[in-house]
Amino acid sequence: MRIATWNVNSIRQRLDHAVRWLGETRPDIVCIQEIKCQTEAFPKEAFEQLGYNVTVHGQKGFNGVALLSRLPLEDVTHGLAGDDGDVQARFIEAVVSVKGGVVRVACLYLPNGNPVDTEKYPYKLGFMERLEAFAADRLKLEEPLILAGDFNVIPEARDAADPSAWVGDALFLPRTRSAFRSLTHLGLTDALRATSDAGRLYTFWDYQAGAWQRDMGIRIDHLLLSPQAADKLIATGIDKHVRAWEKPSDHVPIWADLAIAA
DNA sequence: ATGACGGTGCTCCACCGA
Repeated sequence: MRIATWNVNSIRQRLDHAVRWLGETRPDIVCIQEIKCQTEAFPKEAFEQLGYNVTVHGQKGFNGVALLSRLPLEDVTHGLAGDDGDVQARFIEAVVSVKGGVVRVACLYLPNGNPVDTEKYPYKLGFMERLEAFAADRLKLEEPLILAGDFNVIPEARDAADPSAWVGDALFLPRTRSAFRSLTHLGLTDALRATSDAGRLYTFWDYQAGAWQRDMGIRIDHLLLSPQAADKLIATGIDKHVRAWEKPSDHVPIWADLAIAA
């Protein structure tokens, strides 16, 4: 089973890319972030024609997430528990039944948090606290669980081409990275780092200042695995070639292959 | 030091993102 995550930066602008990429890699489960449309405006049929079951949690203009799966999606929940006042569409949880059990997936779009001297940063930290509470609860189930998405966190200095450029940024502040470590220390495995010590592994390159051409990237899209999922981890990859396509998203897909029969 | 790029919508500017 291959599970992938991709921040598409508008699904309507990126539909051709999404269809092309799905045709290339045929992942079993796909977490999509920043669809930037309302649920009804999501081009669901295009993905259903490719054999996917689709659930969409959209909102007007910004944010928005979607989850695609070749196997039926069960127990779908839209929104992250812990703040009834949070109206931003950033989270979907679902379960997929596989031979001998289930796979539980959370598709998430963690808040950016900039500028840090505004209410945006406390919102980010609050979301991370709620995510940690969610993960702690679900880990009790002892299931294969994957938290996949755009975390908007640069975990370590080696995850940025130029770490000095990110000092003071909400993606890299010590408090942000501490919150991310607190999450992983529950017992979640960063799938990419579990399979590679290579340098220059990035998932985002800014549109501006020739960041892609100069490979000035950052690694902020992650797949975090419960022990039961990590035990099945075979390989990971970053599909960075899609960043060179015409009119690309500023993020690229990343994926993990798990030894679980789909 | 700033803006750069690209997306959305109550669109020809403002706001958001990273």
